[in-house]
Order: sequence, then structure tokens, then C-alpha cells
Amino acid sequence: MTKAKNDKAAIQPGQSIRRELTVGEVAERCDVAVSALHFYESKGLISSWRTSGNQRRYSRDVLRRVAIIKVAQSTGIPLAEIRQALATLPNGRTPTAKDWAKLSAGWREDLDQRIRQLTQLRDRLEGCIGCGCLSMDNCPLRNPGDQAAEQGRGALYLSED
Amino acid sequence: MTKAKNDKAAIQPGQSIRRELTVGEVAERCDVAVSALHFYESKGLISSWRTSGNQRRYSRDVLRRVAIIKVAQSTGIPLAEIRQALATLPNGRTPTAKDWAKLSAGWREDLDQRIRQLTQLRDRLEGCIGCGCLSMDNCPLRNPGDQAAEQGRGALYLSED
DNA sequence: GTAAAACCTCAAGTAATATTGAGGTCAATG
DNA sequence: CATTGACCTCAATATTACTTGAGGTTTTAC
Repeated sequence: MTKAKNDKAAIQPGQSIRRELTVGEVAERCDVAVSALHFYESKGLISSWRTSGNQRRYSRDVLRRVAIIKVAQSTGIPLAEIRQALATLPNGRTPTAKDWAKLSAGWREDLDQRIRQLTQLRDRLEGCIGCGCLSMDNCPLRNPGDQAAEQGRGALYLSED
Repeated sequence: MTKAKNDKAAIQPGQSIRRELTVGEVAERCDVAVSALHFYESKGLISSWRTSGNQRRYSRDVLRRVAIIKVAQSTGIPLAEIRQALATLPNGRTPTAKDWAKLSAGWREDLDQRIRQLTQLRDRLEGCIGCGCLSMDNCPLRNPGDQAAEQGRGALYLSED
């Protein structure tokens, strides 16, 4: 591509800078592969319309959406969940700051949770694996009992050994 | 199975409780599938010897090893890395508390790092996505520039939009 | 001493998250 | 107006971390 695009300056004052984006442009600006964008679209995380020649065009929203996808992924949130969160954004109109804020609020909790978990784990790792207390019955890693340690995954029984 | 094993009480005092474990016992006590143990073994994370009948037998070490595998995985450390860490444990003898401590020390840093990243991300998420400043040039999420935000993954350009 | 439970191997399947490639079309540039 | 880069679809492949199944053997229990 390497489009000669200092046209930005050529846009009329008062006119919105609403140029639609090609898939290549989005890919470059978001630092993701074109194939990843196809993939996200196939999974319903982003959307596009087509030109008469069947090429994808994106509204500028997509840039923030993809940014959010990457941020969320880096926290370990799976795409399916990200998709759900993004689905709460308004359909017709461009999301406002408020919309984004609402979306991020849910993740804030999620992040807090994950940070708590990791912190706890770190302390336990330090306290238990490091000191060898795993062998004893009073090891907190062996006997979680405090937080939601039990749910779903089975406790982290660090053995009786 | 459901072995009638209150034999534990039958062990002679002064005698070490060093009974070798079958794959099923390990699976049950670690709360992992037998197939997972096979898998870990195939990947070199744990090891066993065989009976004359070709069945696996494990030393009690394996219980802690598997526990460590699970703990480490829950922090997002991939098996390949866990394997490397476990490989630092002594070959011949049963690992001591010191050995385990050394191993966990590396992960402690790893965890600290991850906690820092998540915390930073949380704050940025709050500060940037929530407030809508993403649109501006002074958005810290858009212009990382501070921490190791740039390395490897490409910056989290939260777009100019 | 036999039947059930546990074990064995090896191949294939699953799920998430993409990437790569083949074969063909569209569009910007000289 | 032809070339070339960007784009299209669809299928296959890759990685991580396992699970499932088929077909057969060993161990344990009665």
C-alpha cells in the first residue's frame, strides 16, 4: 500500500474524518494480520461491509474494537467472552465513551479477580513450595479452604508428600 | 480401585512410607486424568519406571511435581517452560525443600511480572477506555512509552480513534 | 482360576487461535 | 491496458494441552 495519504490535511474543516478502512489498513494500524481480522470477523467480534468488488470495508470503530480485543486477550480473556462483551456495544451507532466505559467496567472486575488470584498464588508459592511445608497438613496450598479455591477446577492439592 | 488401604497404619514405625504409586493412584490424588499423566510423561515433565508387566510406577515425588505443574499452569506458564523448570531438579535423589525453593524462585519473578502487567493494564483500562481519552494523542494506552510495553508483542496501539 | 478393574499403546479427535497456501479477482499505477 | 499489489474464499496446517477409542494385557478380588 504505502498510500500517499497526507490527504488528512485535505479534509474540509467541519467535515468528519470518516474514511472507511480497508482490511490492510486496519491490519497495519492495529498490528494484526489480515488473516486475524478475517478470523475475528468470522467469530463475530468485528464486522464489515463489502464494496461492489466484494472487498471488506470497516468503519473506524473497528480500530478500537481490535485494540480492545488485544488488551482483553493479554489479560487472558478468551475470544468468546470478548465477543460477548463487544456484543453489548450499540449496533446502529458508533459507541460513545460511555459505552466503552460500561464494557470495560466488567473487565475491571475480571482483572481485579485475576490479580487477586495471581497475588495469592505468588504468596503461596513463596510460602509453601519454597519452605517445604507442603509436606504438612497445615499447608495453605494443600488446604485451600479460604477463597474460591475449590470451585470448578478441583483444589490444588499439593499432595501429602 | 477403591482399594482397602488403611494399610498406612500398618506400616512399621521407622520404616519410610515409600510405597511406589500406580498411575491411577497418582491420577486420583492429583486430580488429573490418567491420560494427562501419560501426556506429561511423554513431554518429559514427569517420569516413571515399569513393572515386569509393563505398568508404570511412580515415586512419591511425582505428586509434588504434578501439583507444581498445575499451579504453574494456573498462572499461565506453558508446559514447555514448566518442563524446563522441573528439569533443574536433581535427577538421582528426591528433591529437597531447597530444590523446590530454587525452582519456585524463578516463577516468583514471573508472577510478579505478570501481576505488574495486569495491574498496569487494569489501571489503563480504567483510565483510558473508560474515559474515552483513547481518541487523544496523550492517551497512555496509545502511547505506552513508559514500561516494557513495546517489546515483543507490538504496542497496544489503542488507535487514533 | 476367572472375571472385573486397571493398565498398556498408538492413532485420532477436540478446542482455541490463528497462519499458510492454492487458485482466482479487484484496483491503483505507469 | 497491463502489471502488480491488495484482496477474496476455502481448505489445510500449526500449536498447546489434552481426551477418546480401539484393541489387547496385567493385576486384583472373589
